Amino acid sequence: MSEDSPIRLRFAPSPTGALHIGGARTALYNWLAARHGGGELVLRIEDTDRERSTEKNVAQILDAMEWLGLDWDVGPVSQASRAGHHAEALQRLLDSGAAYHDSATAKDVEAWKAEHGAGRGYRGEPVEDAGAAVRLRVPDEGETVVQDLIRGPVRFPNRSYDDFVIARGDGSVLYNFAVAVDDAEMGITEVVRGDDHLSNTPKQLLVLAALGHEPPHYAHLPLLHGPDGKKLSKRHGAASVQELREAGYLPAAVRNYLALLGWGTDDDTTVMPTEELVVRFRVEDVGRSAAIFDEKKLRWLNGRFMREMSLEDYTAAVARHLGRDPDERLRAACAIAQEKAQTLAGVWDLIRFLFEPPVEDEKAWDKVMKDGAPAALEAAHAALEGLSTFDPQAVEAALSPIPDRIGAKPGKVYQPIRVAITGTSVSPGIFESLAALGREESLSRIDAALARLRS
RNA sequence: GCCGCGAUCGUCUAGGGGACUAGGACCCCGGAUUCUCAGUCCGGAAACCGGGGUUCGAAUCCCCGUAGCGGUACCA
Repeated sequence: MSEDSPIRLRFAPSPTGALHIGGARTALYNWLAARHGGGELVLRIEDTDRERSTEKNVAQILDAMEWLGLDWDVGPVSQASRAGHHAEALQRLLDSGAAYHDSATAKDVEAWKAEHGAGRGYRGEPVEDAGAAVRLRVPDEGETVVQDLIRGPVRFPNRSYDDFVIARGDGSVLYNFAVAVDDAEMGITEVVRGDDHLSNTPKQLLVLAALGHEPPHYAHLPLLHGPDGKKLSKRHGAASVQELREAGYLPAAVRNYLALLGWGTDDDTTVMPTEELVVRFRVEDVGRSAAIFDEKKLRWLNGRFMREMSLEDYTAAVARHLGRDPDERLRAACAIAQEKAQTLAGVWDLIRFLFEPPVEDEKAWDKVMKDGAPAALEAAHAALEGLSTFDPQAVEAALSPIPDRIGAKPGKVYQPIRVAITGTSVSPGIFESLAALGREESLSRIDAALARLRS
């Protein structure tokens, strides 16, 4: 990718304002390419569709982009602000005869094809009616070739394309015309976008040629699918960046995972900080086949990133996610949970017992609170009661002789304690958990469990 | 229908004519971690879509087929 290449990024705001994962990956690839080549990023929010492109939707998408850590230098560019340029380009095409007014309806086109054969693109007859839609003349012979950075040359026979509509009867222009004009006039040299645009590219090339402009370089990314092989959508769980954020994923992990969806390193490196992604990523190395979004791998990757954070950063991230203050208490809780949690949201499951009463998990209780439990809890209570210092070492020293003494396996002693103080059968290390909870609260929860066992 | 795109373990991928007995990662399974596991470590199972070519030799190049995906709007 050449120096200082403006790389175009377009977004059609979804009706819900969600930044979809496929769009996020496209944005990331653009961003990485721009960073790598020292280029400029042009973010453009499509807004010819007024119903979908509310200010709120646009703001939500920009917010998600910011969370993901993708900054842009220019944008968003509104369609309305370009209307004058579009009208001017349209008039030039009309004047030169490259485009013409045609009043044919969809039914007329269908009838024309029934007559001329399905493989032939529609060719209309110019009419003297300024209120009719405008179509671009497409040659009958030859082919239009898309030089794609990822796929090489892709050839499309001109004959199979309709004289497509570039402006409606009311004069407003259509997407394939608008973007071609904008790419040319705004100096866009690199267009990195989804595969679903590949078949539309010849239309844009035709517009560019009719206008006498050089086309930009194109790279069409493979699409992203859900686990069922269909286009990724809300049905597949987290389908938007906003949902990923709520689920407690780290931006750096999401960037790493998304980068790997369609691209891989030749030395099998999987876990990469963003800086490494920037130097290693090349658009031309992107794969050619569709990928399926698999949240399980993202979870694993996220856990890796979480474990590598400093306790300060970790606590800050958890605090932000939970909407709590990053105080000493939270910091201590994070210290014992960091090696286990895979998501920010998962941290809470491990530490909530430090902030709230034990959760009620009947399955865990029934599984653990059996025959030997009362004896174990009583012994633990007695051992803990006399402790003057209550740190993990002291707690361990006090508890570790118990299994031998009462003739039970270690698990039969520790699991009842775990369930007594947390309510669940999974938690951070038992000694650390007790120490973090403190002596009084630990003792009173053990008492409460004992009382319940006896009733 | 027409035009186009790709096809390697369940998933993400490495692979560019011999280094392939096809490598890595997730998931899954087994073991370990004289406390849990959703953490960590070790081990295991698991793939070249099918058929023809080209070649001494094909996962790799070519053709056909197959199922899949995308486009085909006075949508973006």
